Amino acid sequence: MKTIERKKKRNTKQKAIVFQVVQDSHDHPTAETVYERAKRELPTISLGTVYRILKELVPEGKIREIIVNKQSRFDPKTEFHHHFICKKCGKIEDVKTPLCRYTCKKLEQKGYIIEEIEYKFYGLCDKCAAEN
Amino acid sequence: MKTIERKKKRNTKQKAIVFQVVQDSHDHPTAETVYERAKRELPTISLGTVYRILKELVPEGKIREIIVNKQSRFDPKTEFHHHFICKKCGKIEDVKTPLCRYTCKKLEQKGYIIEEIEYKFYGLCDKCAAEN
DNA sequence: GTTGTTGCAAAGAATTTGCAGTCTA
DNA sequence: TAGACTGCAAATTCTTTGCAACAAC
Repeated sequence: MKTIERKKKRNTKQKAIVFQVVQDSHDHPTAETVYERAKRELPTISLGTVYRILKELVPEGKIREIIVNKQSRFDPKTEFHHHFICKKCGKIEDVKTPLCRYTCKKLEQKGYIIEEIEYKFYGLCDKCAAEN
Repeated sequence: MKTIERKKKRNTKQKAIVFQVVQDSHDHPTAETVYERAKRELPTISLGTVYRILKELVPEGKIREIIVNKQSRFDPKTEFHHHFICKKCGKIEDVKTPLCRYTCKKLEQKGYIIEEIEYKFYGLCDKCAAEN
């Protein structure tokens, strides 16, 4: 057991704006995109700060991080859900899917502890599929 | 429709060795690890070449690529299966799980085409869970 | 006034790429 | 011998980090 040293966080304009930008974004933006949107509110904000704040909001459970093509994207929806990624237009869409209880149970019976589950479906969205 | 220009591939020592290394690896090695193992057979092989060959074997269906922590890893098992990733020791383990037909059907009814499905389970493996 | 935060720029890590020389077919 | 492939090193891309100035509390 190591002592948990907690330093008291401060509220800054930057944190409020980055959080708000993610809240208002339903397109799973990258850090760069969050940065661009945040700049509209606070032109002096820096990309490094955006990265730092995003990286802090995730473990606090305020936003979710999903990784697509080795790149982080951020999602205001923290409840359990999954994603569909269109290989053509790159659109990322939320997907509801039942949890795979059978598989989880089997792993747990082996002594495993499951903390996170991530499903990704890749393919073509309706529009791209129609375009063929 | 664009013409598919195919240039005839050649067989080289490097390709054979990289393929063989992945075939013999059951620990989901990174490109760097494949490189180290390949060097034991062919000390002059370069990392760039390993990357190029791995990137070519994947679409050919000869090996599979899985991405963990934004890093590519390679798997000789090409049949449909998923992965468990231990957050503590980093071990990656194969997981069999039934395909989520219900979710796929729902997406397909919306006009989506599903080409790939990827499930990842994160947590602690039996050993790390026991150590607490 | 402390000390957590920021902006900036430099550093990192993983991967890709241009090129000239090499080797396969 | 044509041109696919390789080794090398430089370039890219995304992300993290060190540091001095700044700003919450």
